[in-house]
Amino acid sequence: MTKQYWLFKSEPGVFSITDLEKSKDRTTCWDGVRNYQARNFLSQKISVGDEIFFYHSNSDPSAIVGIAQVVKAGYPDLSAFDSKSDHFDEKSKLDNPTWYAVDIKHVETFKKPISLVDLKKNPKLKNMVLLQKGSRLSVQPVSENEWKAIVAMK
DNA sequence: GCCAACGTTGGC
DNA sequence: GCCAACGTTGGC
Repeated sequence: MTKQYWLFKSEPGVFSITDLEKSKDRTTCWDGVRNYQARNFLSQKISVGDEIFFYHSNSDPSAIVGIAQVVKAGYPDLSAFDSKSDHFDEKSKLDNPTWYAVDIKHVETFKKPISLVDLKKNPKLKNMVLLQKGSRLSVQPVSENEWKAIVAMK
């Protein structure tokens, strides 16, 4: 299967790309996603080796700040089973998990983030999921052409 | 802080 | 199955 591309959103006050760089092995478990469309990507579509744009949402400016890669494909999100977790979901059962996670590893932090404003100015990106009105999906696909166009903006 | 857009819940 | 109410996301 050919490599696929994704964009993961995170609020930098919750988990930033700097936090990812500082993590053990520069790797973290991407858990806590509680949206079914995003879940389907995590559980079925995302493969080891796929590349990810790391996006800071609710930020100043909101921007793509770097790249990560998938090092472990979809597996049950354990935080859903932890009653002390903010992401606990009593409806998710161990033998039939509702939610999934992947592991991602830091690849690169951009010297200069690519801001949402700049992304909107690029005509090649006008169909990008991130730029659609009302788009809130926190795990979303990026086409190969979109990936190349954004990397060219570095 | 505001608010538009979206997803989920639950009554009927 | 419809839809109003509610909670959340995230740009501004």
